[in-house]
Amino acid sequence: MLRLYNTLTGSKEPFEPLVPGKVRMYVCGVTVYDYCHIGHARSALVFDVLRRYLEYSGFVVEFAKNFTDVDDKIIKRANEQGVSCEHVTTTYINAYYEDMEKLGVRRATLEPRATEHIADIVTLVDTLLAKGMAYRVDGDVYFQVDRYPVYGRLSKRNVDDLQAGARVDVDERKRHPMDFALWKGSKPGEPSWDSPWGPGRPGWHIECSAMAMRHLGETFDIHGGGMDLIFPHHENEIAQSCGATGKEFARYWVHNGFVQINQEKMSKSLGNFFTIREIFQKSEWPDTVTGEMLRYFLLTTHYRSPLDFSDQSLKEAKNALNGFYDLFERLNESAPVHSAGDQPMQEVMVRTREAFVAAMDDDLNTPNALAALQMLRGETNKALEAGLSSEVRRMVRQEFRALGIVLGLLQTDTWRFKTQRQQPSSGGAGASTDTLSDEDIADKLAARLAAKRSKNYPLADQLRAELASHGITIEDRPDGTSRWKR
RNA sequence: GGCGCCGUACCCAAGUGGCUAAGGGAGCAGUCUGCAAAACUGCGAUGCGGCGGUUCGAACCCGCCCGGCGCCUCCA
Repeated sequence: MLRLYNTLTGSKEPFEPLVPGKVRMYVCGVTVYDYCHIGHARSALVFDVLRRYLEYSGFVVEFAKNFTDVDDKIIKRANEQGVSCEHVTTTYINAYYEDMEKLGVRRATLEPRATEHIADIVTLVDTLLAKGMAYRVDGDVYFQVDRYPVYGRLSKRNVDDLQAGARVDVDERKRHPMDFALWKGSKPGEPSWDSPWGPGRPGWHIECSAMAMRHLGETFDIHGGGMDLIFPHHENEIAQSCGATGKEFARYWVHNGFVQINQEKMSKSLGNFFTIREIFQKSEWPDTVTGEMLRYFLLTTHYRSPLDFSDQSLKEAKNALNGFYDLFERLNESAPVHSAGDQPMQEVMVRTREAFVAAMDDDLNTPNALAALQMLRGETNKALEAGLSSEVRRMVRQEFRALGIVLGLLQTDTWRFKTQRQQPSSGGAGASTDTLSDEDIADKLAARLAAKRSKNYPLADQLRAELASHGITIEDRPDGTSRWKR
């Protein structure tokens, strides 16, 4: 059974959905005013894997991930560029889809946008006003924190600590410094919607409450997002949602750790962030390979730990992945009907699956899950030395595929990862600009095979060197023929 | 000031009270190979930031210290 670390209780808890067999999950998506960076990739990936694993475990998953498409930063960006807010949000929503597709992040089953839920938001704010948990100031509406006595239970803070530590200028109109905006009266030129309190737009937190309740109900199972959302965003969501309904909002709160650069948080203010598309552009590998490298890398660390991004770690992920694809290529080759290594593999596959499931059940321990796959790789290689039948080869490959899909890995068929990109856009002077076609390679391999048969090894080595200069590596099979990879 | 996290081999990274401290990457040696690649085998922390303490027993629990980081403000 899956155990998940719940931020609300501070411990790993057995996961049981409210409705048996069905999981309702809401994850805070992105504010669409800029391209996504690796931190966004990690968050998206973590919840993508959680969703995949829940489905693997037999649950039907209703997964909502929102787009925040009305916000100060969007307005600012639109003004800077002299375009409409719609233009900004459309641009970056499309970019988001492109980036996520390259990462193999599946789309959520529901992808609500704040601007499509203004009516729900207005209703929710109205409820809070009617219950005396919110108050109006000019055209704004604020949530009154001291009307929700357990405020701070998610982030383990108490209101007094927050007050003492507050470093921001406090809006004098608020009754309490921690009160937060549910509805903001709009200034001229800003997007606005009519409301009982005059034209305005929703505050940041209210949209998630309104959309989650609309699509998943007043109480649902899992609410996720980055660590930084614990306070104030999720804390405020809890206050306003529970305040309005009197019921629990989300039952399990799941938060992923940050991506860092040189031990420091990646952030725009430090200027040390990498966008997802930047990484794909700089990569010397095709998008499918780069996507899998990135995915593998992001899963080598447990989701709640900080993770340091670097070119080297990405390269290590690539090398680790090579071992799997080298193996798959060999599994693909024809073999006898019965072989000596067949028998032990059945048991190994069972053990692998048990280890994999145990790892994932333990709060999504993907590093251990990957270790299970590595164990299967090693055992398969050993069995291959003894000989494996075609049937068992097929079964083993299928096992890698079945477990790999939970992590979104090991689904590709080609060992050589298709065609190498000609030149990274970061382009060093020494980068090779020419690429050999598959036909050229086949010709040279044939010539080399002929040379080997006639024991003309100097020529054979010369042909190998030529291919090597184009980044092609050759592996000779025992029968004298060869396979190759880029 | 408040709340919280981290420090495990050359690098990355599991493990959080009890078999020989997972796994990957890199490295070295060997087997195989015309050479290579891949694979396989072996080597690699008597020790888990430091010092105390609890315990029959601690990387794991407690205390102090050192070092690094996060949140408290928009932020995945």
